[in-house]
Parts: sequence; C-alpha cells; structure tokens
Amino acid sequence: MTVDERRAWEIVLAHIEDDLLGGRLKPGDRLPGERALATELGVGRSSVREAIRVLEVLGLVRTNVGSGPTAGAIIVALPGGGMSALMRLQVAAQGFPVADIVKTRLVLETAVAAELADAVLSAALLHPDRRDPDLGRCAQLLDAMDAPGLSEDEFLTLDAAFHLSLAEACGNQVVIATMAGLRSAIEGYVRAGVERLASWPDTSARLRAEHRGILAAIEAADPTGAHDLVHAHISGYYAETRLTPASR
Amino acid sequence: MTVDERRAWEIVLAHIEDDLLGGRLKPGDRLPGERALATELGVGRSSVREAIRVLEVLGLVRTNVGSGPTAGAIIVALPGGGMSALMRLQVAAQGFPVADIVKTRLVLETAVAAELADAVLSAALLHPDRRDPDLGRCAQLLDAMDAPGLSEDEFLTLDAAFHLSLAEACGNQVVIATMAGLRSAIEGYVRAGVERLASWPDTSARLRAEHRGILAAIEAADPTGAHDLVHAHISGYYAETRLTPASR
DNA sequence: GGGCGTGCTGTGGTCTGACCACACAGCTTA
DNA sequence: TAAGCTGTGTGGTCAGACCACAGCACGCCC
Repeated sequence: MTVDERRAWEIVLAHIEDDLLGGRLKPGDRLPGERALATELGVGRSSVREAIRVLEVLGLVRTNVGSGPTAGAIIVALPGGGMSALMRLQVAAQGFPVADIVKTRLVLETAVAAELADAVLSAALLHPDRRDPDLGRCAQLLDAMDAPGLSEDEFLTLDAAFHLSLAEACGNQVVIATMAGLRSAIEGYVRAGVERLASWPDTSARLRAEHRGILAAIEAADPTGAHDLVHAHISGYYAETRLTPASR
Repeated sequence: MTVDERRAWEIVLAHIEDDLLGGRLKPGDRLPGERALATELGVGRSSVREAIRVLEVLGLVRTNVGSGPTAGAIIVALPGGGMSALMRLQVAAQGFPVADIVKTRLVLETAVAAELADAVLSAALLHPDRRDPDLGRCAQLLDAMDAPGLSEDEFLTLDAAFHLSLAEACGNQVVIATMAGLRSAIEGYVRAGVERLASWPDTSARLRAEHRGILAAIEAADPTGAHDLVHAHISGYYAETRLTPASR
C-alpha cells in the first residue's frame, strides 16, 4: 500500500508507455476511450485528457471525434510534429539559441550528404545499372525551384522541402524528424532574413546552383565533396542573411 | 467575426508562444494563474491546464503549488526533459528505430569531439598557458569510472554522464538536449545489452581506455583522431552488445 | 426488394463547479 | 520577541454536464 506520488496524468502517461513497450499497443492501434481509461486507472477523465494531449503534441497519437474505426486516439508515431513544436517553443523561450540550431543543422546535414554519397557509391558497386531511386524527389524539387515567377515564400517552402528530402533519402527517422524540427524552429528567422538580402534574384540563383552542385556531388558518389558543399551552402546562406550575429 | 477552428488548448498554447516571441514572457517569468488565463482567453480552465501540461512536458515551464514567488508556472526552458520524453516515447511507439538513434548519436558525438579538439587548438593559439576548463568535468568523470567495485549500473550512469559532458563542453544547447534525449531513448536497450556481454570486466576496461583515448585526442587538439576514436568507441560498443541487429 | 433517411450511440472537446493539499504572509498570542 | 495560527491564492483533481461529430442500424418509402 505505497502511495503513488506521481500526478494523475503521469500515471496515465506511464501506463500507456508501458503498454507500448510491452507490445500491447502498436502503431495503428486505438487507445481505449477516455472514459474507459479513466475508470480503469482510477483517475479523472481530465487527467486522462492531459496525458493524451501530451501524446498528441509529441506526435504519438492522432485523435478523431465521432465513431467508427477511425475515431478515438490512434497511435501514429509521427515524430515530425512533436520535434517541431519542441524546438520552436524552445527557441521562443530562449532555451535554444538560434546559432546552436544552425550549427546542429550544419552537422546533421553535412553528415547526411556524405552518407548519401557513400550510399550511392555502394549501390553503384552492387547494382551498376540502377540509379538511386530516393534522389529522384530531390531532383524534382530542384526542378520546381527553377520555375519562373516563383514568390519568395514559395521558393523558401521548396527550399525547405529539398533539404528535408535529402534527410528522407537517407532514411534515418531520427535525423528526418530532427531536421524538420530545426528548420521549423528557425522558419521565422529565415523568412525575416530574406528581407535583409541585397538582391533576392542573385541569392536565389546562387542557392539553386549550390543545390545542383550538392546533388551532383552526391550522385557522383563524392562524400567529402558533398559534405563541403553543404557546409558552404548552409553557412554561407546564414552569413548572408546576417542571421547568426543578431541571433539568440 | 471568423470562427476560431483551433481547439481551445491550441489557442492557449499559441497565445503563450506569441507572448514568448514578443518578449512579454522571458525565462524566469511566471505565467498568469490558470484561472486568470482561462477568463482572459475565454476558455475553460481545463483547456488552459492541457496547454500548460504540454509546456511542462516539453520542458518550457515548471509548475509549483502553494503561494509565494516560486508558485505557479514558471518559464524555465530546459529542453532536456522534453527531448528525452519525445525520443523515449517515439522509440516505444516504434516511430524511431533504435538503429537510427544510434546512428544519429554517432554523427553528433563525432562532430562534437572534432569540434572540441578544434576549440582546444584555437584556445592554445590564443592562450597557450591556459588549459581548457570545460574538459575538467569530463576528466573527473573518467576518474570516477576507475573506482574499484563500481556496479554495472553505476558505471553506465557515469558513462552516460561522460558522453553528455562532452556535448556540454561544446556548449551547443541543441546538441546537449538531443544527446541527452538519444541516450535516454535507448537507456533500456543499453542496460539490457550489458547482460549479453561475454565479460563485463573486459568490456568495462576497454571502454575506460577508449574514453581516455578520446579525451586525450581532444586535449591534443587532434580533430580527426577524436572523430575516429569516438566512431570506433560507439559503433564498437553497440556491435558488442548486439544491440543493432536485434533492434527495431 | 432496393434505396434512402433518420434517430441512436459512442467518440472526443469543452466548460463549470467543487474540493483538496500546499505554501507563503501577515496577524495573533503567549 | 518568538511561536503559532489563520487567511488566501496556487496548482491538482474529480465529477457532471453539454456539444458536435461520425458511423451504423433500423425502418420507411418507392
């Protein structure tokens, strides 16, 4: 008869985590209803709701109203949203300096590019006839960025998608989610930085050329080249928008 | 008079985020009371509580009951806890494969080690007399790991602290929080992996020697050496505990 | 017999009110 | 002066009520 000193919603959270670890809950499964969970765990429904709200923000469940098989809280395990919310709010609360966000992005994305080039190299040895399939989407995005009359907002959206597509081609879920979070955390700063550019057409053209260069280095199975090009691309852009000096 | 289609707790969350971005809330500040926030935003107190719960899990606020200056929800912006919860739950829900966690850790920690070595190099040029202060804690932890009679659990705790201290010496808040999250996400797997080791004393001795080597390379201002040693250390350990093959 | 509409039912979303434990602050009292 | 007490505001929790919504089964109508 020990007293459970945890708060009620922590009990609910721990119970659900335990079910996940024990395999009693898998992606695609539905959580018990809020009322059922409340009575089962001996807590109030509001406490259950607080726990589910946390899971929802962290990207673990998706809630739907109504009835039928799609209703209720469903395990989805999509880390992107949670990582974005976490990093965005931490930047807002000054827990994450913008400069650190940029540096981390630099580390991760250079590693991603180098690993992609390595993968191309390995694939070429095993299947000399086949072209890497995952890089197709990256190329498509670059083509889309060449469309004339693109607004700055549209360009930046495609730019973000391209960088994310590199991580996706790499296939590492953690890196994908982290990159998405890092990007969304500094989204506002990036868009504000465009205003300070001397010439948007010039910068846009340079960015597109650098993107092509990065993709070319990857497809040429040149890890160090891809690494260095990404490094120059990212640090150069942030230097140009004067993001880092005024950051924090 | 457009209808706000967001859910009530999202309104609260957005309002607080806006206050953070607008500088009306800073670390150390107290949030308005739950009841005040509810009436101010025109929502129920339970919705306010759901939003604050999210902020608490993400590591943005700390709540205290009672009265006085320490009571209420206080902005703290400590990202470690939130990142750990996010990654731990994503691993539990199979959104993050363990192998991807390990790979990400490999990328980040090798970069951290290389950057630290670089920093030592720069510092030596500027202040040839002064030894790097932030590496002192790393060395202390290594000394603690040499203590005889250390249990496996204690050793692993010190091991985790050492690796985290490297990130802390680097000073990048994002990397620190991410590394802490990655570690906690696979904490259970690491402890389980120890059971499968052929000989704990042998492994422990090897790990300690590798730690010394890493720190020595950093203090010798050898970026590539530190990078490679960290790479071998981490990938070697996970290979030995057979963590990666059975993962996911 | 087949198609369609309608109510039933269960879901999450929200609000209200109430009570509790807690911690500080100021007052009262010895 | 010092110890104790009470008031007040805080988050923590619960219970109950109502709403909008979506599916489903029943029954009606053609």
